Amino acid sequence: MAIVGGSCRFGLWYVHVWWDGDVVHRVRFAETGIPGTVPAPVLQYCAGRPVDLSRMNSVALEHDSLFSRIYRSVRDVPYGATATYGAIASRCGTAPRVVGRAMAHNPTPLVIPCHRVVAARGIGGFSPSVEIKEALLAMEKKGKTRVKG
DNA sequence: TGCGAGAGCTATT
DNA sequence: AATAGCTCTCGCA
Repeated sequence: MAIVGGSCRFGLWYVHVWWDGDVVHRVRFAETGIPGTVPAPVLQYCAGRPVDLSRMNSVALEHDSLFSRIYRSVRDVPYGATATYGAIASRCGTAPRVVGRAMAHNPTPLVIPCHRVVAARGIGGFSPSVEIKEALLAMEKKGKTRVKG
């Protein structure tokens, strides 16, 4: 199956998604949109519904490197919750900075919810803008509180 | 190739 | 406040 791409809005940003069947190859945030559609769960997620995006597959999980293990641990962080870099690190038997590196190179944000990984003191970083991280966390907090979507 | 420094951090002096 | 710890990447030779 060929890789197809598309985008949808998230607040002031656009979410670009490239996927192939049920495997997500790449997700990124941008200021402009591109033609095409995104997987339904992503669309619902961006609309504020508490969708469990961890059910989608990501290319980041296909290998068995340390990074993949980190991504799997991060993916286990549920909607509306957060974990610290240190917590993920100890779960994978590595150091917090390594988790930071893994997050920085996360090919599929949202599917691998790297925005739910925060610093022990403070929110931590996010690329391309930490505003997105804040917005995502705020949205999830709201979405979790809301009884019905 | 091969070495050194620094990254979306943290716990420990 | 400074530093070591861990893995990966990039720059420079």
